[in-house]
Amino acid sequence: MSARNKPYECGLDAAVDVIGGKWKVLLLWALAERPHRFGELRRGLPKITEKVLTQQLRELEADGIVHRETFPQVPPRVEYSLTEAGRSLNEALAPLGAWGTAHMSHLEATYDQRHPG
Amino acid sequence: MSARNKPYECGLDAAVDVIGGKWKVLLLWALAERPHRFGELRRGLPKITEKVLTQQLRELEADGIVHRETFPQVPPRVEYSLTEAGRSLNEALAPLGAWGTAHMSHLEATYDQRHPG
DNA sequence: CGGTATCCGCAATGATACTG
DNA sequence: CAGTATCATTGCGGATACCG
Repeated sequence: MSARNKPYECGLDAAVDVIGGKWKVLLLWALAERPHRFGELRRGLPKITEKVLTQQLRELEADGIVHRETFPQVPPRVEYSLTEAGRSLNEALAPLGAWGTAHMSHLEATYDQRHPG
Repeated sequence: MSARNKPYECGLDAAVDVIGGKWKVLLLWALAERPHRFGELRRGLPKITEKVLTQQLRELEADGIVHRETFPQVPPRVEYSLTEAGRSLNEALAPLGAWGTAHMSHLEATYDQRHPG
């Protein structure tokens, strides 16, 4: 299924696709603070399942945002950290975070229109 | 997940939710250039359906990003433009767009992992 | 501990037809 | 021209069970 012509209209389109996953910005935020082990991340996002956490981390890894390092020991240990691209992405997201914070009260009020039910 | 007390963990979380719709950043991009009529937007995004375009515009309107103005004429005419919040959101998105542009070639290569099938 | 392997509900998206 | 209305699709995110 390659041969797809130009999936994105512009860089912004691509960037939103990368961080659009339900948990990705929260993972980015956690990993920006410091590297985390799998279990730490899972406990930090209490409502995420192991499958989904794995999926999101694997996608971020493929996108070059997250670095995954396994330590061959018993019990197994895996650490996730940000790559250089991940750190620069995080910086690029700072203004957006500030915008969201500034408009938070209104965005909470309109939450139900974006998530009916 | 319907209405909770605190739907968002942080401002970034909220902002991504607002622009996370499949077409929203493209609409923002078009409207930042100049106001557009409904049909102009539809022709600019050839693959969007009228129903989805209406939905996304209504959500952006509720979020205070987009201003909708109807002219009571025959044939009917409706113009969409950015509000002040919309313009500031657009500015906040600029670094993210630059990041996406800089990493575009890699993001195109990993497109299939985010969109299997 | 850090994952896979299945199964699945449901909201988001889409196609088509119709309307003021 | 600018939308609704209705029905179909699909794939994300989740629940649960099992593995090295």
